[in-house]
Order: sequence, then C-alpha cells, then structure tokens
Amino acid sequence: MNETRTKIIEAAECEFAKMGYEGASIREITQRAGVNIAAVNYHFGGKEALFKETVLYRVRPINRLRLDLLQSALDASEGKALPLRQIVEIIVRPLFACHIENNSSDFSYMRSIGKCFSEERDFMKDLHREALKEVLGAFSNAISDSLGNPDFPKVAYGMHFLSCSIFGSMMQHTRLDLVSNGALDINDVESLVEHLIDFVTGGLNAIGERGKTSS
Amino acid sequence: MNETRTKIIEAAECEFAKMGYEGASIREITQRAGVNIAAVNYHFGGKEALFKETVLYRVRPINRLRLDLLQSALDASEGKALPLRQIVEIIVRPLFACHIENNSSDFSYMRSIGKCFSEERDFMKDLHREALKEVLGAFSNAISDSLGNPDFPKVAYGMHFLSCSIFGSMMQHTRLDLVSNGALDINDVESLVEHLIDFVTGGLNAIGERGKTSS
DNA sequence: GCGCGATTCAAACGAACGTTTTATTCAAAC
DNA sequence: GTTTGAATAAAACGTTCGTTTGAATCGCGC
Repeated sequence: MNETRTKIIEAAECEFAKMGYEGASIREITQRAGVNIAAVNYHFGGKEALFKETVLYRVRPINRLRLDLLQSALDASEGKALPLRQIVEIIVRPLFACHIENNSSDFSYMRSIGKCFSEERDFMKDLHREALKEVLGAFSNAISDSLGNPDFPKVAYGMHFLSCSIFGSMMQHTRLDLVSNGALDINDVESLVEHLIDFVTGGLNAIGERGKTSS
Repeated sequence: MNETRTKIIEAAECEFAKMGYEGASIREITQRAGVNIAAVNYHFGGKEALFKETVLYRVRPINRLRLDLLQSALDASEGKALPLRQIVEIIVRPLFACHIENNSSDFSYMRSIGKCFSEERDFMKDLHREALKEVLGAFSNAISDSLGNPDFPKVAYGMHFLSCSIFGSMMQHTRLDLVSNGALDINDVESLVEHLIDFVTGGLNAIGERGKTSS
C-alpha cells in the first residue's frame, strides 16, 4: 500500500545517487515518479526527511539480515570465534543481495546510501550514526574475537577501512571500467563480491598481525 | 601572484568539501575568500571550471611526487620487482604529505577531490579519468610485477579496492570517531597512514594469492 | 446519497542560485 | 598627463529551487 510513497522513494534513490543531495530536485524526482510535486511534502514532510527515508528504506532490511546471519553463525560455533572470512561475508553479501534480486542495472541505492557518509550536513551525520550503530558493536566484537582480540585501535581502524572498501567499491563501481581499461565486466557482481571479500579479509588480517612475532 | 585566484581556490576547496558540488554556492565561496562574486567567472569562467581547478590544484603535485618516487625506487631496484608495501607507501604517503605540511585541521582537499569520484556528472567523470590516467598505468604495472603478474582482473580489482580504501578513509575520516566510540585520536594522521598501508598491502596480497596452491 | 478525512492537483510564493552587465579603480607605458 | 588593458565592484538578470496554498477529487463508513 501507499504506492505513492514507494514510487517517490524509488525515484528519489535514483536521483540522489546520480546528482547528490543538493543536485537532486524535488521536481525531477516527482516527475520521474509520476506524482504531483506536492506529494513529497505531504508524505514525507520535506526533502531532508525524504532523503532519510530513502536511505533507511534499504539499510533497515540489510542490517536486519546481517544481524540474523551473524547470530545464526554464532549459535552454530559453540562459543568459538568465527573465521574472519565468514564474518566479512556476512557483512558484504547482504549489501549485494538486493542488487542481485532486483536485477537492477546499477548501484543507485548504494550510492545514495554512500552519499550520507561523504557530506557534512548534520542530519546526514545523524543518519550515518543511526545506520551504523545498529551493526557496529556486534561485528566489531566478532572481528576482534576472530583476530585474537588485538589492541582496540586495530579493530577500530579495521572497521573503518572495511567500511571504506565496501562503500567505495559500490558507490564508484563504474571506476572498474577505468582501472581495467574496459577489460572487466562491471556487471559481473559475483566476481566483484568475491574479490572484495578477499581484499577485506586480507586487509583485516594484516592489521591484526601488525607488530606480532611470527606465531 | 594572482592572489585572488588562490584565495578563491582555497575557499572553494573548503566549501566543496563541506557541501558538495551543488551545495556549495559561489556567493559563499567568494564571501569566504573576501573577493567580489564576479571574480569566479572572471578568473575561472564558471563553477564547473572552478571545481576542476580546485581538484587539479592538489592532484597535480601529488601525482608528480608519486611518479618521481616510483621512478627513483625502480631505478634503485636493478630490474627486480619492488616489495608490495613499498609501492603502497609511494601511493599513499604523498596524499597525506600536504595535510601534514599545512597542519590543516581536516581533509577538506581530499574530500573535495573525492567528490568527483562519487558523482555522475560528465565533467566529473572526465576529471576523474584525467587525474587517474596520470598514475594508473605505472602503478598497475609495478603492483602486477610485485604480485608475480597474476591474471589481469586481479590487478584491476586490486587497484579498485586500493583506491576505495584510500579515498574513503580520507573523505570519511571523521567516522573514525564513530567506529571507535571516541577512543581514537582522529588527528593522529601518522597512525592512520600506518594502518591504512597495512590494510591495503594485506588486501592486495590476499587477492594475489587467490586460488594459488601454497608456493 | 451524504459526509468526511485522506489524498492529489495546479498554481503561486519567496528565496537563493550562477551568471552577466556596466561602471569604476588601478597600475604601468608612453 | 593621458591612454590602455586588466582587475574589481555593485547591481540586476532570468532561472530554478523547496515549500505552501486552497481547491478538487477520491474512497469508504453510515
């Protein structure tokens, strides 16, 4: 139900991703959605609130799925720390799942999510915090355990770089065309995901091993 | 010389970083720079051209330094492949050098650079391509050699994730506060750089080793 | 069939935008 | 002292923005 709301969110996602928050116009969004221009203020209250809803519309189910998968894995591990790669998979795959399901042609939803991490508006920072806090603690702990509980800064830096790699590779995935001179199939999402998981797992391991004598 | 141009570029860098391309206004930029509003069009020709100049103002010297350092390292290596970590250092450190030199309080210049990688405007894509092509080939080759020349896709994916980690960690470095619950000193750039180099080197190694039998 | 809240619509609002215009100031050349 | 071209200044240009208004329309309980 509330078809108008959904149509607006989907059009907004596309426009925010393409043009950024300021660059996207309510007029363009409502026109693309096929609704009246006043509908945004009626249903959402304004542009800021629309942006928040657009982001959370995707983030909420993704984070719920991640937490479910993590809990299942922990339940099955009988108290032992999970393998690092398994944790990374649980973080990464749900992000791409909705892309694969929808057969969407780009990562609009991810770029629109990512926008709020690179702008400095206060409401975006709040949104960032809100979306992150849902999953940060649980996955920080799991990764810390998996690395043998190194100094806390290592875990924090690791979580930071993990986020950056994942968001960057989705937000800017058209760069694959640039760095490969067109030799890579940028629609081969499965290959991207596999390599991304390799990269992140290897990076986290390297941070965990920093300053260690060989075990 | 041309003090007005410089003042505009520096104010623009700050505004673009904070507000994004559309969100930054010529009025705000010129006011912050203490110049007349018409000066932007007189000296640069328009907002797009100002943005390009703002980005290249930083990117040009960084890329020149990178290429110099890489050439020196190759000259000293007598034809042998460079250690992966050394290449990553040459890519990463020049980016932070100008931050450390200027004692700047944030990564405005980096966020303004990063903007053009996450928006879809054609002129930004061109700028992205222009800035990347200066260094892409040389460093792709060096990294490929260092990894023992794996399949080309591995190198391309590696370059992609490398870029994402580096740009992300600079553009969004205030997230360090979030992921560490305030326990990390986000002004400790040297520590950030060290961990970042660890992470990227480890990630690239993991991609290089993918599918290998133990050597 | 009537009443009523929810929703949609066309039109207009004031504000802010990037840019242009026209005039003025300035410094060096002759 | 006059001329000349570059640089700056104030003001206005037309456009587009997000939002609001007030009327029209819809859907359903009674």
